[in-house]
Amino acid sequence: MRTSPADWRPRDIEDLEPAAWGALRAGTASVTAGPGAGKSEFLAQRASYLLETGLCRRPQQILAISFKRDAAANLHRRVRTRLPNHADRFTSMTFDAFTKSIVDRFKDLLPPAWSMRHPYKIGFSSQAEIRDFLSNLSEAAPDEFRSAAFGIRQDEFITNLVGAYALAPEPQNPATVVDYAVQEWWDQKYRAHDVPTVDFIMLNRLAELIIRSSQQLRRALIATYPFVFVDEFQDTTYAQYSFLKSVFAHEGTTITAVGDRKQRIMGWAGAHTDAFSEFEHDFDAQPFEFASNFRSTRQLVELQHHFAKRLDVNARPQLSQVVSQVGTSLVQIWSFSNIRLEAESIAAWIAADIEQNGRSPSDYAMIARQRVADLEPKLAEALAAQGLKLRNDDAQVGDLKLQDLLRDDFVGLLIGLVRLGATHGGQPQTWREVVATLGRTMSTSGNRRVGSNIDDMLSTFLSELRSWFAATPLDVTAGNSTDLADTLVDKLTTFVTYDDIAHKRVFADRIEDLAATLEAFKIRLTDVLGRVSSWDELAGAFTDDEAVPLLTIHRSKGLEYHTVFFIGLDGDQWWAHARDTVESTMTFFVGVSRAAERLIFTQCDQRGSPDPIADLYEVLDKAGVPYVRIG
DNA sequence: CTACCGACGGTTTTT
DNA sequence: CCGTCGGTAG
Repeated sequence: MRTSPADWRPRDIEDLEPAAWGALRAGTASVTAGPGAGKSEFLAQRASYLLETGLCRRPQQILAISFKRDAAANLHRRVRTRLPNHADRFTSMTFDAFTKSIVDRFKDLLPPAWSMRHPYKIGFSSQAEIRDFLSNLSEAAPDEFRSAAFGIRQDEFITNLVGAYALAPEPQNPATVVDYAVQEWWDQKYRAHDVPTVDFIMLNRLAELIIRSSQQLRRALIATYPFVFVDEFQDTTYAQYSFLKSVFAHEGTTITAVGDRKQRIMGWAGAHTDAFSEFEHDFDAQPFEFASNFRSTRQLVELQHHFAKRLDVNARPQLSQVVSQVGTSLVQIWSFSNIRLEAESIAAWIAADIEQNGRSPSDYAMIARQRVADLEPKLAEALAAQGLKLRNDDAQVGDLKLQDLLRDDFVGLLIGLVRLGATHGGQPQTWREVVATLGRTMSTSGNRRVGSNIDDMLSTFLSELRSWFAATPLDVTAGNSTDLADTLVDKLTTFVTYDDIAHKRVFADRIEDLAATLEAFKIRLTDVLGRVSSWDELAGAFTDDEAVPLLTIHRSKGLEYHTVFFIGLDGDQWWAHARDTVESTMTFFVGVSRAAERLIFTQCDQRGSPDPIADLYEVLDKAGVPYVRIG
């Protein structure tokens, strides 16, 4: 049942734009696609094309690499729902998860000089640690390297130098100051300890060394993954680019890199300055540029273009394919004297809009440059006064951010069970998801009852859970939410065979990572138990779907909302604007381009003045965005 | 002891 | 942009 490439048609969407057709059928390609151009959709369509036409033939697979777990999961979901029969041949992972899994599975292939006697620990080096390392290094350096050692920049050492460094299989004398510094780093962090401490950059370098050391493994990887996708390519780090080049730069692997240079907002974390140009050169990639915007209305696309031109003088205008639901888009700057008035105005506006247009709170978002926890209290209070809720996606829950906790598959399974146990029917979607996830845990856990009915086991457990809920009073005043959470978590983890899942790595996490997720689940559960008055409210309060999200612009990357409140158009939020105006403007551009229909900026005297970002105000003014002073 | 000045660090993320 | 810290003048 194979479709010939000429007959293949896109699924679920009308058509592709001409550039997308070109890139879909091309070999190694570099695809530039602005905000809302449908990057993930394009990758999902290309996956369908390759799998359905047999250009990617069983047992070959497609390897899709993203930067965030969320993006990887999202892409996987799109392909899984469209092509259930091919889903096992679409591997969607983050770059870090992929390189880490290579180290975890094949660490025995490390050359003897690098052999790992004990499992590593993951740890990040603080700026202070790197500063001390570099200053000690300069003092202890042999004469030939001493003066040059002083020239190594602290903020680039790990990302650019350690990151792009190909480890030598056998110890070698340093020929340059970079050799010397990087070797010293590995000696101190890795080889001097029984239990080495590594970060993701170091794991990446070890993975690259393993593959370079084993022709057999490299051949196996290349044979398994003839097609590789890389999403958000503009944020590829030096280490990741170097890995890609070392492992996949050759005949036989076709790479599709997708991204937008104007949205490079991870430079400070070591993103390559121009990964696209390097890629086009090193891999002889064919460039494509998408012209459509399927997210934002014409007015918003025009506004975005004003900023796009600041980032790239040759930027081509995008063509909005959106028919506005609200007539004319609303784009305004609201200026306030104090933060109470700001919060109340936003809350009142949202409440009135929901009332009039019947929209859901999740159609709105509040985004800010930084420290959203400081903004949360007043906004939450003002929304509460209107009967609405705010969800701070950036909030720390144990070792995780709330956004990551809520998107986690394991957490989805646990909370799904709670939802099914506490409500009586009417949750077919949750039932399906829980059964599907349980299926994954059981097929790999060696459970004898795989063949038997998962539905039966689930029903039995749920009726047990139901009686427990019925017999257990949810007494908020007793302050026993910790005990209740512990007991409930025990029940859930016994049923899903947590220990088994952890050891078999069903959710691709190491035991300690899964333990951190479970701990965060427990913390959130305890917190939420203190706020609900009946068991059937628990799951809803946990996921808080009916709330207006508050998040950083960095967390909002790749997401979209009907109406966006861009909070803090001022020097308080944007104090670093002058320090790196280009990257700061890119961050601004990412924020602006999240909105589909309406975009409201707010500034507030009590927080900060507009002066430090006068250049951004100037662009907004030139674009005709009205300035409204309130109070 | 206090008041003021200038230098300096802080933010954004990946499992 | 803000807050903190250390030094110095009064």
